[in-house]
Amino acid sequence: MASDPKARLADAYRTALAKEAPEHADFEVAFEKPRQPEHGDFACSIALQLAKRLKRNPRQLAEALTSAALANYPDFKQDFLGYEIAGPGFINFRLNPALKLAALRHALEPGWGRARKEKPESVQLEFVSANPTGPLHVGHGRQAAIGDALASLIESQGDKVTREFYYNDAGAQIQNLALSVQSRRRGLKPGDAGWPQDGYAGEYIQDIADAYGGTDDLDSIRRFAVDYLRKEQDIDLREFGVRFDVYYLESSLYSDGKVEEVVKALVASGKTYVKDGALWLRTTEYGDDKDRVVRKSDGTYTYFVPDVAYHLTKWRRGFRKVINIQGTDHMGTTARVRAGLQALDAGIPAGYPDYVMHSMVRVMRGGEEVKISKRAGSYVTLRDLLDWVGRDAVRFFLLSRRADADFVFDVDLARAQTDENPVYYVQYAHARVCSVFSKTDSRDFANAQLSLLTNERELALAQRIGEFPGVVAEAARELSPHSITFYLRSLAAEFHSYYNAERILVDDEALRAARLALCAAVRQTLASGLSLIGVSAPEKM
RNA sequence: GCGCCCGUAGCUCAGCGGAUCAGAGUAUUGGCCUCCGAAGCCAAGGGUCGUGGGUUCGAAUCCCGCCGGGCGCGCCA
Repeated sequence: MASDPKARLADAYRTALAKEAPEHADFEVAFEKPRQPEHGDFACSIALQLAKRLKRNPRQLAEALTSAALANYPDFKQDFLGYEIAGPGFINFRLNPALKLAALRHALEPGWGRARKEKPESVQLEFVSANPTGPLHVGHGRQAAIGDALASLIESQGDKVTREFYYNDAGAQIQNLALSVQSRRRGLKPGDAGWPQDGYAGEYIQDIADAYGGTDDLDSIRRFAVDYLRKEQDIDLREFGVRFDVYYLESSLYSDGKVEEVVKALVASGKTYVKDGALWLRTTEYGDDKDRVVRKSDGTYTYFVPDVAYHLTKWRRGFRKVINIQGTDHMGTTARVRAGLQALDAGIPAGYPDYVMHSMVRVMRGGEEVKISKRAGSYVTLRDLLDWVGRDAVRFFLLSRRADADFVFDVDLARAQTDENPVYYVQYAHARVCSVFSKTDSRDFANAQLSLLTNERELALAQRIGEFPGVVAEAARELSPHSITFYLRSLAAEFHSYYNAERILVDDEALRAARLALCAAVRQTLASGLSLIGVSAPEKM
């Protein structure tokens, strides 16, 4: 039996549908929450949707389906006050208030908002994956925030997540890094005669040059610089509260022969050809825009090959669900990687891996767009953001928009500690509810009579709390962590509103206990939600 | 030019497997602290959901055209 009344209702309708209209048995029975309370707690428009196909009057169909459904739902009278057919054929349901309150008990149990799975899936999540050629930029920050929240969300649904960071530590850009540091050591500056063509101009190159104590040997400089920058990125990520389970080095794909192996497999597949001295793969056969070069005419491989090799290791390591989080500037790679994996003929499905693409972040400060930072040169760093507004605000802000929406980060708004800042709004709600508990001894609200909670705000709050597990589940399923921040804001709003309207610590002991139970549920839900997105839940501010 | 994404209140954005979907925050204006935290609450004003068609009993939501913006279209990574 489904766990909540909405799902039980949906089940009942599905069963009814199978009898009444078998040809539409697989119809998705959805319930919405009406904006206007007088329309009840759930509304269903199935009759309107099916009326035409069945050539029946929507209101009559609603009535017929509903009576058939309720015949499959013996506990309906316990769960609901009743239903009504409204307007052109909506079916509105009114929940039994006691049921809304029951959610509060669940909210006080361990694991609130989490789901269990019989067979947990192993999910691999790759994000940030910054080249070790400079400090992390704000886009990496967005990825880190999204990826980490997504990992928490997926774990909350009972699956296992491996958080992985892929370092492109081989190839031309690393060579540029080494040359840039070497040039700085020799006293050259960007733009000087002899400065490398695609050298890195940021001031951090000078820092590395100053810190380096070895010889002028380029290999040695390269190793030092990569190591230096990886450490620096690690420090930023640690401060951001993001950790990884696996750091995968591109260079290892070369040293252990995986790149060679992939090239051989591609050639063996018969999908390659030689043109202009280069080896090409017919990725167009797998939906790519144009064929891709595998081996350049100079004998070296394009980055496409290690990319495919890397994703092959994900498959071989047993990950059947793989999600890559990338900026839209890597849009082109998705079709290519998928096509490459297809060409291997290794039984990898066509849509593998999944991608979450996020668009760019612009940073506004003092009414102007900030485009550069001293240290990195041409871009604003994650470190800049952390220094300006702190971890919680950076996390919350970067998660307050859909991933594929352009995002303007308003530094001044995030810095505001006094009023208009949404991060503090939610955190303040948590601190406020905590403060109630610091002012009372009556902590024994476990046996509180929840039925004493009868006013509208209390029922609304209880219902909002009850929605939490569903919100979390959907955010995990849709890969949309931003919906957690929106949920938290509405929950905080409802709590603030309640707090201003009613006194929690009333003289009546029974009522006080009931209200404390409600507050405890609010506290738990706020804390759980904030924890999912990696934002702290302070008890005092 | 081609592909993907995006145009919703002054600003930043939710909603987009159609209906009960014109929303939030912020900004503006006016109220609320002898009483659990005013980092809060209550209220008002503010939008032809880029635009033109189409499908539908019904479209911000689905389809097509157009306009505007982003990203990508290397033997770079």
